[in-house]
Amino acid sequence: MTDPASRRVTLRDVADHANCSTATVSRALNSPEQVAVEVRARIDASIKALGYVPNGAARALRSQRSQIVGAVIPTIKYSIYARLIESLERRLAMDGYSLLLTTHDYDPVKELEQTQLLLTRGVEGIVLVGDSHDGGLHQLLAKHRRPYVNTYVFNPASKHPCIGFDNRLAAARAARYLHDLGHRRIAVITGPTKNNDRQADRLAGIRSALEERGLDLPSSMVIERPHLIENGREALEILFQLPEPPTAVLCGSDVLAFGVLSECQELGVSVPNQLSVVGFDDQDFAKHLRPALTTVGIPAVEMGIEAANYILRKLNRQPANNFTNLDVQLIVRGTTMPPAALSTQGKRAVPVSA
Amino acid sequence: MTDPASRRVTLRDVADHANCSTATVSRALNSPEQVAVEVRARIDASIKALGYVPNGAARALRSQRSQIVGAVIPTIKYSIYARLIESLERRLAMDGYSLLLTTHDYDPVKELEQTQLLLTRGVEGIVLVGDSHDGGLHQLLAKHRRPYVNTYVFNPASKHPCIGFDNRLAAARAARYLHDLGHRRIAVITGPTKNNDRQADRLAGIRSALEERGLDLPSSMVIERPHLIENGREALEILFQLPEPPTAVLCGSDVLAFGVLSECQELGVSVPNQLSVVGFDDQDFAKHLRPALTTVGIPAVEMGIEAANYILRKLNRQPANNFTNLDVQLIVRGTTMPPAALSTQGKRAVPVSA
DNA sequence: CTGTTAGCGCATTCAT
DNA sequence: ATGAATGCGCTAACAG
Repeated sequence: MTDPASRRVTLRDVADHANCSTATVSRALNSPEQVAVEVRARIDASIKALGYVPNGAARALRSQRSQIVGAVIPTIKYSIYARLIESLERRLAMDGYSLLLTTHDYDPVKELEQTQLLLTRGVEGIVLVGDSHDGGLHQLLAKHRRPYVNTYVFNPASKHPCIGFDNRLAAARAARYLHDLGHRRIAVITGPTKNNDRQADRLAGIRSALEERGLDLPSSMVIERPHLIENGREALEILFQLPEPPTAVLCGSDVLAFGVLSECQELGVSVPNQLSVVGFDDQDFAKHLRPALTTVGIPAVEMGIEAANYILRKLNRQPANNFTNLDVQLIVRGTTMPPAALSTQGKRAVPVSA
Repeated sequence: MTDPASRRVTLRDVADHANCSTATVSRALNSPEQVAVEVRARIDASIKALGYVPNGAARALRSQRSQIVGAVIPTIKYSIYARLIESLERRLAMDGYSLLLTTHDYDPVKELEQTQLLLTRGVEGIVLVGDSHDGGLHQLLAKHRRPYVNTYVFNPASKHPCIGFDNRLAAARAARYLHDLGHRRIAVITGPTKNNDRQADRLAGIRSALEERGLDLPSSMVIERPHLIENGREALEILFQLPEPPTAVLCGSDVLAFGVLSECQELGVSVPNQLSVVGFDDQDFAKHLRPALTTVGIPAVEMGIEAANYILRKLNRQPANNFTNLDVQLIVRGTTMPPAALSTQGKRAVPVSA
């Protein structure tokens, strides 16, 4: 059956076997309704008998459609982008598209190179993360006229299509919530802000929200570390060596918050009594930490689906919104409450929602 | 500079611009040493000036090399495979290869379809997870004569190359460890075993290890659930409604173990005093849970690197081991100790960590 | 509804 | 060291 010396089975072979032309086989594959049922049946049988698998390179070369979409993300390691990738891949697969995945480790030059590589590979569209990229990247995208979309950000003033949320507002809301609870010594543990507009925006959002309330955010209260649990721990340790430790801490990710909670247990710092903690992402584990983590829930799955939708619509020349703002939610759970000073002094009753 | 009405820049354009033939440009790209330095410089300049990006489809069609490797994994959601994918992608990128990623949700038919799709896309090699696949998959692989490798498993008796570890032995070691501590009522919370030889093997390994010690594993002590934290919680709840709850529980993944620990806190079950817990994977968070999770550390990163190495070596016709067994470690941390019965009866002094 | 024809862009002979 | 010519496998005009 399987001839070990045979070369690859081609459309030609199928055509010969089914006694028709290659064009007909091609049609049977791509627009079956244009082929007589009888012929189609013969072709299908031949395809099966020969074990024919189309050659995507030839198809892509001829039709200029590779059926591949590329994604360039910072990293898969932090699991932050896993949900995005998962939903993106699924949505694309529904329309017969495959996902070419590359990472750049927060290096804009690598991001540019990887994008160029994706274009070389013939991807029809590109999904990016963030709004700020190397200038060359935008040139490249413009030159190739391939649909692309930035995710994890929403900026209607941008020249580039995006699907995501306003990182400033989201983080600001969390900051205001802590302020409303009565916290005045609020610290921030942020992920790397260099080449990462999402983290930078969140930090900026916090800063401006606190300033609006007349609060300063001293540099001693801002710690920047990669998104690793141990870094959250380390950051908390540093904060608690301060002469005046914070009563609340806003984290740039749930991963960092995880580390904070972990270290609090280690140091005997009681959460939320002594310290309130807020995460960002609402990853799966957030609700299962003890106490359950108060955090900012982001639409990771939706971003993946909508990014895929956007690219697919563009590819099919259907209208598509260039700017999609998705909802973010402050999810109040067990790691936040009014600061000890307040409750002790009984200055004010502060309701804690569920 | 960028002509908006221009079609894609091709090799032809570069050749014209650099005043040479397309063959020479092609050589300058693929075997620069064969081209005179002077001409090469001219070509490089032209490439830059025109913003030329090679057409991968044409290149792949002509040379039969797509520079793409495919991976078919169960899912990205559980983050279990994130480290594998991350290291795989990085290693491939080092050699100029891109990664086409697809998922199959533990559905063998989908796995077959996805693999076929990858072949259509022209991947040069394929990385799979597990040793048991649909029969059609192996036929397909054989027919296309593309290098492929199973990961997460080690089975030298298999007909298929693999890079991984012996799931039976790894899980058996954990079971023996619990038995050695004195546990006799040991429960298992396993991930889905259907179409998942890794989980099935781990369960089998546990069962036989216990049988060797004269211990039975009743069905009431085995709970099978997808790898979600909440499922770990639910499973523990069920186990503790048993007339005789276990004194130790072996989990098929750290994620399930996470849920167990979480629920223990909820129910006031003291770990490890009342219950010992062992995970599987040693994910990042394992050491940061409180108590720190005793677990089986698997070589996720190495598997990715070695899988890439294997495929790359095969593609370059270099010798490569078809069977690679990587080390697994039982990492004893804070969630395991002898059962309460033993310590209560004062048979033995048991230290309680932290 | 089907066949004929002509390339898509590139890498690779074979010459020179 | 370089150029001319060929075809990888397929789809899309165009006829019929």
